[in-house]
Amino acid sequence: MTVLTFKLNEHLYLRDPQRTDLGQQIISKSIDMIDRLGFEQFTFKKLAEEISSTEASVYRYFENKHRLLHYLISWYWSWLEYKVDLAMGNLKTPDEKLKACLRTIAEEKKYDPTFEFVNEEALYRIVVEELDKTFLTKWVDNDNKDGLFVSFKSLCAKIADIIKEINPHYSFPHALISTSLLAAKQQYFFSAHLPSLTDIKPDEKRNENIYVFLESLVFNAIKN
Amino acid sequence: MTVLTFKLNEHLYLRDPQRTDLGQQIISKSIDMIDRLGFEQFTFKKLAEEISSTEASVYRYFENKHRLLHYLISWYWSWLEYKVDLAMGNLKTPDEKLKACLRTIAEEKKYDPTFEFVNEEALYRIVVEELDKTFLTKWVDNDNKDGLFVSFKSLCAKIADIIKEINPHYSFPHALISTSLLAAKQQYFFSAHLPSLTDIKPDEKRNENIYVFLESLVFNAIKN
DNA sequence: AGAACATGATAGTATTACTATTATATTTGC
DNA sequence: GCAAATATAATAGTAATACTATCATGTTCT
Repeated sequence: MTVLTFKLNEHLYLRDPQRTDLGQQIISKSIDMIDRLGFEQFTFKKLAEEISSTEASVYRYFENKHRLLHYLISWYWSWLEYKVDLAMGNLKTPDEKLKACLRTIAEEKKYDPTFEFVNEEALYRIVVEELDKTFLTKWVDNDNKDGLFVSFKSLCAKIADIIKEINPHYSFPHALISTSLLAAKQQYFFSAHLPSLTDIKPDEKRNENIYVFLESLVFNAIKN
Repeated sequence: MTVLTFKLNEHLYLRDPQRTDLGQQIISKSIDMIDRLGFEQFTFKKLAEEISSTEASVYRYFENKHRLLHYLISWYWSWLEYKVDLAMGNLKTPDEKLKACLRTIAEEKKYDPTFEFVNEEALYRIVVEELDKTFLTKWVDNDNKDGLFVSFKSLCAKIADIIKEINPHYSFPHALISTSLLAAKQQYFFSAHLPSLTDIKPDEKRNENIYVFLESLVFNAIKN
């Protein structure tokens, strides 16, 4: 069986968690726990208990829980870029490629057995609820210098390039894509918790409808 | 001189801060401090020191600092709806009205002397950096039941109605507006801190460009 | 076998987000 | 003008959090 791992920015961790048993448990269990408890209620102490280790040991892998969140979310964006690449496969036209991207962004996230110790379904819920906490802080500029956002930027740049292919005169390819990436998760969240802020219902067609919304938003914007 | 105050949901506070001197100081100074320190570093203890009062006294006005943040942000949305109403004035066509709304959303926020103890410029920065912390929590559903989001919903519904007037067949008026309201602040933030996620530069034309981006996004979406 | 490294065990600290109590002002109602 | 109600100040206390530090033990690599 093929075992894939993503090469993530070294500032995200102190010791690479993918390389040891304890490290993998930290990733796997922290995804469970942040999903269940929310990021504020999640602590290294609670995590250590659940994996029968100690707080001090966890701190040897991650400087603090914010960096761990950064790590998980960077992992997610790397995974999504990998899925986007698969979805584009050998599609020819940029229109088809862009649609494949948007479909991947909007589609329901399911456990991907290629990556054993990551539960992508739970991880997506973490991205939905906690992503903004990675950049809406007073340390953004430092975190950015450390390269903590490269995974997200890389995905954004890739899709923006496709837009430029379709219409080189459109003025806001990056803004359009960052807006779409964030809108997908926001509308997903609103459909579940603040229904009057969206038109998307939390039913079986939710992800399909998010796709339809994004597709019309993006294509109408760039085709005029 | 006309003195205006907004009637905000009663669950936002324990004692109405607009009615007392201490209450007004709490609002005014907490805006300063959250803007300066960020919400996580801001505490009732530090606030109490700066207004020469005590922690316990602040707790008589607000249950905790999250509710205070809710209060400030609700105040902001009420203010923005008031500005939107002014901007629409006696405009006739829904197209003109919608443009006036988007212009108000995108425009630079300046101190409004109608509301003495609120610094809208600082408050906008708080909305940009901290808004998501009001709803991306494990208590959203309860907070929503308590009516903490009515100000935001009200603004969103008002603008969605205008979209329905323009094109009653467009399927996503609420999603489009909530996306636009959030996109405005996101792109503002990205222009300052994560420039590769946007095409908008942090120059004098920043707010104008955010408007252009939103206008083309919204009008192309609903005119097709 | 010895060095290097990973983990566990334990302890300690400053800060945070509160709650509780009592004393002292200030306002209001009659 | 006085009592009653109310608002605030002053102070103390607590459980939890987010770390840091130290040392012993176990494992692995050469």
